Amino acid sequence: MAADSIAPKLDMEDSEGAKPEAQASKRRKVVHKTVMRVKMEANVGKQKNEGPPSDFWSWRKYGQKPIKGSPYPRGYYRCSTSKGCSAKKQVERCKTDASVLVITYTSSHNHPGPDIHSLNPAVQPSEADDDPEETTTAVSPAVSAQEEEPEQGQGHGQGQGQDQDQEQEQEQERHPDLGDEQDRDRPTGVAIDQADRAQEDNFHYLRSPADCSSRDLVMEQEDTLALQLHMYEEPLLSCSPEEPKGVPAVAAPPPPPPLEPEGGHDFFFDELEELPAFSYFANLKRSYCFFDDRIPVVPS
DNA sequence: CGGCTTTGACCTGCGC
DNA sequence: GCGCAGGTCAAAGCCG
Repeated sequence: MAADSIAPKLDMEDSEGAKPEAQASKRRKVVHKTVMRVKMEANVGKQKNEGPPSDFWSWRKYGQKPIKGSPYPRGYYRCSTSKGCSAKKQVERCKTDASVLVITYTSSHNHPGPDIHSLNPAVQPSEADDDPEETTTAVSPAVSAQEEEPEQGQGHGQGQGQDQDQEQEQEQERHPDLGDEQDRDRPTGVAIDQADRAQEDNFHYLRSPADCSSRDLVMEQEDTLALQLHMYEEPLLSCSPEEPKGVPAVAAPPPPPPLEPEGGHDFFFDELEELPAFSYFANLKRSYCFFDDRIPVVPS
């Protein structure tokens, strides 16, 4: 019964919904994924109480599976903020570097994030409310992972228009240096900033050494956006569990996840710990190093 | 009482 | 067509 409630829904809707005969229509992973690598202190892994960095959204773990070739299992999380939210994320540890967490965001939130204002008085309501996009699209790490085809960019049926909005936001997020993004959707980052501050102590967000400023590439998005984005073709880390190093990873501006209404209950599985999506932002701003690669899974 | 985590089994997709 | 791996669901148990 629920068998088709998730996977089929997400992949099918996006991939086949728009183009039933799409080349990768059947591809299990046709959807775009936002892969982020987060380096954390070795001790953090065992200190769940330390406060696993979590994003605004509430994630509920719905599965865990050992991955072939990786000594660490992969945890599957779904957004529990909203019942209808299809946002998902996978958390696994780098097989070559246990201190590096690899978070893959898929799907997007179809609901507004938690009230940041309430969570963070420091944040001005004007900012958050001011941005309809933020509230409506609830830009989040997962959001950046729109299910689209990296190829011709034929939009899958899912929210194309929405994607565009998100794209812009993402772009801005990816360019913290620009400072523009902080102006609008960073309210979350600000709020998070405080909360994350404690966490960042343990977590180090690694960013692509190639381009610390911005190395994002939104292939699934519009070419126009791609032009504005920066492509980087560097093997982020030597610990790519399954990422096509040869493939240009798209930087995912880890969106702005809202604050954590629950209080940070996202813990990794035994060994893996969840990362705060929005944390990257805060850290990013802090000049932290973190890798966020948006890897459009392209059927080779 | 409600929500979340954990574990096992099942299903789908891909590669050979 | 078969086998392997990944991904998801469902039930039970635990914690807040």
